[in-house]
Amino acid sequence: MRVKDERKIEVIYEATLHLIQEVGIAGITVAKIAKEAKLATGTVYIYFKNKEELINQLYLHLKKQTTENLFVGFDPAEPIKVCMKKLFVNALKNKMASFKEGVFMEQYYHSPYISQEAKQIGQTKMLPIIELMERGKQELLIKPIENEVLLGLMAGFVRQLAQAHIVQKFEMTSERIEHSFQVIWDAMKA
Amino acid sequence: MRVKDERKIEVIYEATLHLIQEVGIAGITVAKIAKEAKLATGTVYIYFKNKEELINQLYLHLKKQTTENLFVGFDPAEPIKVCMKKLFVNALKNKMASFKEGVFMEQYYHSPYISQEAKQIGQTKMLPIIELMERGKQELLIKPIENEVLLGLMAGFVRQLAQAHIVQKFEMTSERIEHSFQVIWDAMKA
DNA sequence: AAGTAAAATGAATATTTATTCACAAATAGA
DNA sequence: TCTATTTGTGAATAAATATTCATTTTACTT
Repeated sequence: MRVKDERKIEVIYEATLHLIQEVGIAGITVAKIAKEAKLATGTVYIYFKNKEELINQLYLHLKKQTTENLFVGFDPAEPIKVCMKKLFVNALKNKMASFKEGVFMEQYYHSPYISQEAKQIGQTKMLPIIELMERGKQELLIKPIENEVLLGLMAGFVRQLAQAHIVQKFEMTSERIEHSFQVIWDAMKA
Repeated sequence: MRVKDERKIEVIYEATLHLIQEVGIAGITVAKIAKEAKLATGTVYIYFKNKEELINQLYLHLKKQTTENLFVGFDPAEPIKVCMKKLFVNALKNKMASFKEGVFMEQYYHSPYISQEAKQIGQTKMLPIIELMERGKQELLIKPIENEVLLGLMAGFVRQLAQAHIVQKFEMTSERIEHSFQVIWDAMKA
């Protein structure tokens, strides 16, 4: 008997993400995905029950991946500033490398596909960051302001820098990353 | 004869935005829009040639509106810090008050509806801000870093704060706005 | 108050898109 | 090499959605 080629799942994911970056969740059709993946329409249905499941599986797959990546090399025992820098640089690099994924995840959040559970998953991954910020405030190294504000500062900055990098081809040299961290650190330091 | 009720256009826009916040551009149908607006499906076609035109008109309408709002009370003759604060507070208040609109505009950018022209419009409205930042750097009040970085800092922060406000019900008191500006000013000041 | 022209309606139709399915191609094991 | 079994194909069908249109309602004009 013939064996299922599991790499096709990756190919389908990649095709879907590529299309979504261009035309959004609103613009994709199963036929387009299949064409982009160089498969017949029907083949997609061998790997996924239907389009809805494909979208949901893709979301869960990415969520897992991106959360792991954020904390690569992160060691909460190190000084606050070092920890923050690690997180900032990781987040920025990941966001640039996975811009398509980000576009999809944002659109998914306001789409007919999202489930109530998926809406809640997002919060938990932030816990280690929250702890870090609390510690920073305790040590009087970080301004005594709400975590929402600090988190918004970081996340928003990273998002916009990645967007400038992708959309306006703003090259992100290591010097610029360095300067950007200096900026964000000045913002949060006490 | 009966006269066209131009306010219906507003009603249709509002219904569309409301739906998009929930289910995204991908989730809207003309039937749903009509129902939300308490109109018959066919009525939508009296005001708009088709769904595509409705979406595009809505985008242009919002683009015009939000650009105007950003500069309300803005006077480039005032000191840098005052100018920046004005822009920050305007941007934040607008983004909170028009969150639905923001969701739509972001999705529109990655959707099958966007035209090439619409992609470019976005840049021009930023000109007065760019000028302000250049002046700040000249006067040595603002860090000598790229405008993309400074702009990303502001825009990203505003976006995330507005998101926290809407999604997590983070109340945005005038004290918090004050603190938030202090944070962002510390980030950009030389 | 009657006439009329345009707006409003929503069921009917056209179009697009998702999903199925009969058949063809591939491959693991005998 | 042959066979059995599952994958892969893409045209056919089903389902969802956009759009039209015959009919009704409204409100302006005379």
